[in-house]
Amino acid sequence: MVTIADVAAHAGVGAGTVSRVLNDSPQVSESTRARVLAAIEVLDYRPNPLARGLSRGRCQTLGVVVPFFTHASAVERLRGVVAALDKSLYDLVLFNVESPVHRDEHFTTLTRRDRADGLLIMSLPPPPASLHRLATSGVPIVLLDSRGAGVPAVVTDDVEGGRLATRHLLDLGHERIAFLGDEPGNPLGFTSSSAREAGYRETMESAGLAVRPGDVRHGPHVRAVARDLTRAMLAAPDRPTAIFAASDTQALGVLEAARAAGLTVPRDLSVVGFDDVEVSSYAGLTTVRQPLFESGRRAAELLLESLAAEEPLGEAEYQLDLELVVRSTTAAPATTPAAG
Amino acid sequence: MVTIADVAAHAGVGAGTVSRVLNDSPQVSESTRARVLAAIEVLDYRPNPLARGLSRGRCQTLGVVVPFFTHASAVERLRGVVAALDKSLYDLVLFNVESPVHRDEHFTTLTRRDRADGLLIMSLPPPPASLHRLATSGVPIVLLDSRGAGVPAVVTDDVEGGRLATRHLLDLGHERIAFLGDEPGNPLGFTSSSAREAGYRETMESAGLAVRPGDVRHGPHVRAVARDLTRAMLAAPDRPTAIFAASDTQALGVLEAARAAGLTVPRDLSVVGFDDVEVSSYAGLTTVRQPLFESGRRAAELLLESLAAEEPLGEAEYQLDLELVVRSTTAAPATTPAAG
DNA sequence: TTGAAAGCGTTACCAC
DNA sequence: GTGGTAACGCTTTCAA
Repeated sequence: MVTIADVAAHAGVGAGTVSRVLNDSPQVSESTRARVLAAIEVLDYRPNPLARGLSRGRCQTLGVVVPFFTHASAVERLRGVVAALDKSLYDLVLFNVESPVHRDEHFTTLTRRDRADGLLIMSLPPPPASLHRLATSGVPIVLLDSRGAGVPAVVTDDVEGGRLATRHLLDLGHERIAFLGDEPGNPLGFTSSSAREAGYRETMESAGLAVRPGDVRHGPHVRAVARDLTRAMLAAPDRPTAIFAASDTQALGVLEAARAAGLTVPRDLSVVGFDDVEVSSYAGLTTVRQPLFESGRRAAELLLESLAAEEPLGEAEYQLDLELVVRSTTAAPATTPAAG
Repeated sequence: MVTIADVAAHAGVGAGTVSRVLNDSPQVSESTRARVLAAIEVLDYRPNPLARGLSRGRCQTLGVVVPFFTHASAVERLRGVVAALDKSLYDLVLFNVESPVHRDEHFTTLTRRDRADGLLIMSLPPPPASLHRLATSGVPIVLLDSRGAGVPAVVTDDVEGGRLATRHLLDLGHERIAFLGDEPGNPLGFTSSSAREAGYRETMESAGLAVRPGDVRHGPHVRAVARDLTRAMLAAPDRPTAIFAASDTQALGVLEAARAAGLTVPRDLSVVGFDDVEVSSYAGLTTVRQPLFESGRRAAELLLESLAAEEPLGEAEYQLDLELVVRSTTAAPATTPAAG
């Protein structure tokens, strides 16, 4: 393994000078710089990142904490992060989170500059204790798709998204609109589903429509679960004419159940999802599009900026635009509801 | 930042002893061990991984080189890798590859123990020069979904998969079976598509069926491209009665084109894909299932084993089983072909 | 503009 | 069993 000392010897200079060349310090004469570069070339020298990191107190690594398995949308966001980091000099370390223990473990261990120079936390609202530790750790943090006091965040206006979806169905003439989303007390504390539900409830209320208890269902974020929950809803004698699902994954489960129940979408049932993941365009799903890839990129860029500026970002909040994408799973209700 | 020296001072022992406790060396008395552990607890000490890595010559990190953007299947494989590494003590560094330059850069830079203790390379056949460098670098490597002389690999029998798909269509009575796959000269050298094509051609030949030139189409691995290529095929007056696509992504493009052309699947056209990614079950796609998640896990476990054994794996090849999953996009051809 | 040398926080070897 | 002390390979200050 060729070290900086080898290069120094080969070039006939001191190790310090080689280091200066490596970190292109201006205070090196052109001639020595050339000599050093030549030696580096000849010896095929590459600096040891560990040694460099130990010496400088940082490790050229960005940690990305992500519930990699739970949400389909996380992958698309991660792609955006990867894209942004591609051109940077930082390596990306992936920390998967499936349980709160998992999460807190990462949060504690990662708040040190020798672990990661910056942290990007996806969809996970840090619990207060972790948040304090994170905020005061000196390691720049960006929250993506969650919020925390004192920490910058790239967020989606999920409440507004819920309104958008619901209003769309109302505009089509629906009055019995159901909602299907995550369990409110999901272990990792994902909040997007309940925010979307809030937008839904609010919009229903302003339209003077009551939400029947049986028209709101919750379950783990899995297609099969959404399918089963929907089956129950559709089995009732007077079923809703439209369902707003808190995510595309769940909306696909809804569609599956509708198909299984012999219903034609959108004639017998309208369905709206949320996210616009890749499958959705194929499935012809009407959905609230949020720029997943872009949000990942934006968050990563934010982190890079704060790293470059060597100063923490404030509590700034960056919000990306939502857009209703109308495809072929929504239409006016075929029959006027019994209440009419 | 609390260091090993602080712990040593607090416990009234030498730094070496603390280190021994950390790496649970047997040669520490129970009493001192307890004292040291207490000090660690009180001071909330965590070893600096950089320093540890520098000293020991490895960094507790595994590099995963993956064409993250190009193939949907890569994500599912990556999930398997993440799952396997979750319980290990290794961090996962993600290296995205989109171009050959990208790829070679990673291959050169990652063949050092101070970068990664092991390397998992997904779907990328290393060029000979890189391969030599990799094989002799001393860094354990596992290839996933590609092969290389002297390097262990977890692979899929793509040729057999191609046979499976084609035979299924033949068994249903099809004779005009088309193939749609990646460009043979794709820049990163993915080989799965052409292997699947080989299985297809071989099976057609043994069945005594000629493959018409226009019945084999190639293009970049993108759904929209597959759709357009299919449109061209279906526009011809005597079109094939079945299409075998080299991946589910491409098969979805085929389905889209069929729908756009007003054809009913499987009545007017049978479609078989490859991979069985998550979407496929939703789309009801008949496909050749390969255990993507499982392959990722297997490859990662292999790497961990070789790391634990501190000896390089041989050129062993690990092959996972394929399985034809018949869903609703294949059926007997409606009309007997013109040749009949 | 440059070299020498002192860290950075561990581990591992060598005495005791 | 345990403490002292070289490494590990780099950056950075201090002198010159």
